[in-house]
Amino acid sequence: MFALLPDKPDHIALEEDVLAWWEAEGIFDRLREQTSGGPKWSFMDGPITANNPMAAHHCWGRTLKDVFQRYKAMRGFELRYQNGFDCQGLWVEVGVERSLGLNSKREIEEYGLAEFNERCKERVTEYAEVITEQSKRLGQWMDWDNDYYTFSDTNIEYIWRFLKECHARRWLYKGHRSVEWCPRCGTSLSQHELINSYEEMSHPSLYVRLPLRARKGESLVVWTTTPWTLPANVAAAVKPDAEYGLTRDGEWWAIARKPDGQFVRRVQGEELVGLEYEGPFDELPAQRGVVHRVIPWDDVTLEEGTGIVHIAPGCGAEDFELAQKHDLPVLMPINEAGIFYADYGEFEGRSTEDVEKPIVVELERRGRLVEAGSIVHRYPVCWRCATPLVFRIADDWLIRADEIRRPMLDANATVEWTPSFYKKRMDDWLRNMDDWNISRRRYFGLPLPFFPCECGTLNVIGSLAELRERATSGLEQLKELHRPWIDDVPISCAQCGREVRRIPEVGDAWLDAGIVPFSTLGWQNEKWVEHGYASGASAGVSGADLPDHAYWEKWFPADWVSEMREQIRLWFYSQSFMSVTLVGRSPYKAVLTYEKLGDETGREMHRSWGNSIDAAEALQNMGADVMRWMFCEQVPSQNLRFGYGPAAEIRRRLLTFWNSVKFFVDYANVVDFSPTAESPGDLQPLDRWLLARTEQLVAELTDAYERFWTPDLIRAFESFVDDLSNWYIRRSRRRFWNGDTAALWTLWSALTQSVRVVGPVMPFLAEHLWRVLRTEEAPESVFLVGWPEVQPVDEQLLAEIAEVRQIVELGRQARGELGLKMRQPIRRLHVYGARFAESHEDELLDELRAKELDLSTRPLVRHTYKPNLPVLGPKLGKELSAVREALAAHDFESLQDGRIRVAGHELSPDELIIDRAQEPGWAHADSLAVGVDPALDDELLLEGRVLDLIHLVNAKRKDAGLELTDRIRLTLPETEADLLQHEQWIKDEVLAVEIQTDGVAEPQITKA
RNA sequence: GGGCGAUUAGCUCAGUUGGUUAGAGCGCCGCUCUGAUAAGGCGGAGGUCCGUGGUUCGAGUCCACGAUCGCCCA
Repeated sequence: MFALLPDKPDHIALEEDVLAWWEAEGIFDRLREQTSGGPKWSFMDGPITANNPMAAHHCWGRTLKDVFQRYKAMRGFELRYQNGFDCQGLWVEVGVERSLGLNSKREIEEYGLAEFNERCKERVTEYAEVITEQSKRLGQWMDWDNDYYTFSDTNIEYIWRFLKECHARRWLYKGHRSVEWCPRCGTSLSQHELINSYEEMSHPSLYVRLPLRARKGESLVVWTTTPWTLPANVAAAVKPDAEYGLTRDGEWWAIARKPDGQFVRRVQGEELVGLEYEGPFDELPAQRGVVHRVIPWDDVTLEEGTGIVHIAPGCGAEDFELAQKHDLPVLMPINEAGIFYADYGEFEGRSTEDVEKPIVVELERRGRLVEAGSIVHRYPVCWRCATPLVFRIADDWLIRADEIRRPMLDANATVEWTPSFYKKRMDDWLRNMDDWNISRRRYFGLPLPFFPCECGTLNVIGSLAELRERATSGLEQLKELHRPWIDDVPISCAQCGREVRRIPEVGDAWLDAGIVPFSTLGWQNEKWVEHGYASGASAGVSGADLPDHAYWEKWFPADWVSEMREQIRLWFYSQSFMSVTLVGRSPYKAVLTYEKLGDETGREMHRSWGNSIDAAEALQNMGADVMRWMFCEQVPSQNLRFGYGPAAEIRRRLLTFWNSVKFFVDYANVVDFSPTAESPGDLQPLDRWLLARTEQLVAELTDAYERFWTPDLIRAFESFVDDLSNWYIRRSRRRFWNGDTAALWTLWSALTQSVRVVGPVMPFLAEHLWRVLRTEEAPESVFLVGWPEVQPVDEQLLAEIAEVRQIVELGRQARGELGLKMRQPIRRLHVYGARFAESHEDELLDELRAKELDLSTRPLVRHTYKPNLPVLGPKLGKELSAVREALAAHDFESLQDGRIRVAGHELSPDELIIDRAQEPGWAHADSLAVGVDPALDDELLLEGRVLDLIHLVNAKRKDAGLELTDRIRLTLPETEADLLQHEQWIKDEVLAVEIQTDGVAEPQITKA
């Protein structure tokens, strides 16, 4: 007996059952045992930041990862299944700061770095657990006890080693430059952190007068939206080849900015260069000795402002570059927290925003303000805490990118990207990448192993062993490679022997993630160390080993990685950078990327907009299989619209498949059918067709999996379910009622095969149905069965049934046109131009309720020819249009064997397509035409009435709630007595034991 | 300013190497079928395949230019 299925699946309950069963039976472990020793397939998981529960978009990526891991495992590949957590850096720090109510670096330092470090680790551990549970619920199979945590000492050591290598190549340097800076976080941000971080905001818009020293009554007018930079002004820039004019009020503007202005004098910008002017705040101590002058700058814009640009080299990147070029003084007005320094007079101790008002007031008082307004524009904010960024001059540690650029491009050329155009995106990023700013002035992160000495030597430590060897003190308190402990381990300088201390900066978190193809796989590690990766902060949190170099050789590079598109400038970039540096090749062979996830209407999801759906909520409400289906159906290069509406639609579509299995179970149980490995032997053509169709499904899905293209999986599967349900099962219903073993076996075989190949997409439903359908001898889990072999498909058989289905469709069309409903039998069905109709006569007659099949009647007195374009196009070229016109005008001559002569060419039948104009009662497609005979005789009309009666009575049976096997007595109106000519037929169809004809108004039934 | 994508039915989207009448799902209207299926089938309304040129016997598909949107970089 097969377990009975309810009318529709309760996805949530079913999934939880399957999860519990997998757990209890150790199915995943058994899969790993089974595939152990198989050919390897190397997947490298990009670490997820363990700082929050999962959002819906994480489920997209994790679904794709799981789909292809399951597929490869079913094919017998050995996999690693190592999940990764990203554990250090600003994400985690900011999360902890918020939970502790800390809001500045000073407060963190007061709280204590050691304590802060503990809180960060606690937060990571907490959310790693949450993410793990959610991932399991999604159906993701990973080796959850052996996750890699990037804050492990081992990971840090591998990064140190990479940095040492960079130093050996002379790529490491300390940059002194203008950088975008978050005053709240107190650190600079690097190039890849500045993307997608612009917000609309309102700022002051000031036009300020700067009097020229040598020209009484004349002033430059500059425009700024950052008043706080005015106290640091040292120069004004003009465009040398632009025209400037002096107004009657004594103001210099670019003519282009005042097109209607009246000017008393006009000059080229270059004539203004070198003039000295009074700065806006010359009396500030910081401004002492500064000579303000006009400098030339080709990039001055004439699109906005006044055409004269205020230059403050301490507050802007371009300003700083100009300062280098023109040897201008650099005034840096604000400290790390964005607060004005002491020599800025009344502004001292205030923030950049707090000084806006006093600056305006002061300029006004001095008569320097031309105009004050406000402007709404896009302005960069910190990607983590949304604080508006400012520019500061800062010392950052950078890795030069120029030498690695070409090798990285070469490495990318070896990578197979899906969708393919992302390869160009990666190239584009690589061609444009700046030097990598790796330092952050923060606390919980990779400690950069840089120990600069006053003798000029930069000591870079490459390992813990080296640190131990060179440390002069502090080793006894070094519990892990993190601040504050690492800060108390000075070393001796390799050059001069002086004691030197580590710089306080920590590293960019993308170093942590980028190194994992080396650190987790044991690159150049001599001896395998059990739990060796779970060192330092991750000791006790994970069980991950540090493998040996042979293991790295086996698993590097990854055969496949998959992350969202942003990772091009993040993880795909950082691990490629590190890998090309260390071993000269790409760390991955193939990449699948996907876009963004929005709500049902395409808007971004935001908690504050109320349209956000997090992972937990989605898993609980739509279920994992439905979500996975949605992700797989999506073309990954397009944004996904995620929501309950689409989920409900998917649920309904899955119902057809569910019901197909339920149908099988119901009828198989009636006759106590038990499947055998071999077919029962007396298969009908339709059975062989379904088996071929199933083989085709296996081939199509296998191909789609191999191409990492999930939309094709869904399309192929849904098309199969349509054929299965709406053709095979519907056509075979009577056989199932009769317990036909061949039909039951065929359906069982198709269902079990399809459940197998769709398993990676919807593992829960597939597993559940497999457990219902499987034989005693078969493996308990669908994931332990392996992958069906792709067989050659019987194309001829598929083509035959495709034609039959088309004839039926056309037949229905023709009937509809004549208003002949399906319950009215017809005498004759005409089919013309079919290749296989003859051998499917019974099927066609039954399906279209006709008595005779006629294959000879031509539908038209005259039919027309059309050229077979793919054949004739290349053959005739320009001549084709003449042939076409002649055919359309019926200007041709018929020859022997169906050949015709037209426009000077003799054409054979295969170069032509016979086209038929529509004729009432006929429907056609290409060269196939189907017609129905509209003439109805008494016999046909009577049969039609019998069918109506059967339909009516069966509807009544259903209404009365009768069982399928209940017998009835039927009473007909006397006027219907003639139907008794078909008494036995009616009795059989409605399970009547007796039919009476009384004077009742309409048919009545009673249970016998 | 440069680059990468997208633009197809009311909505969401497919559309293989260029080929004859451009499709699906959802929604709407009418009809129909039903002894698994709140299902299925048939028909209808609804398309300037973003626009303009070009290549070609033939362009939703290839090329150029332009428009709009998104993304990446200046």
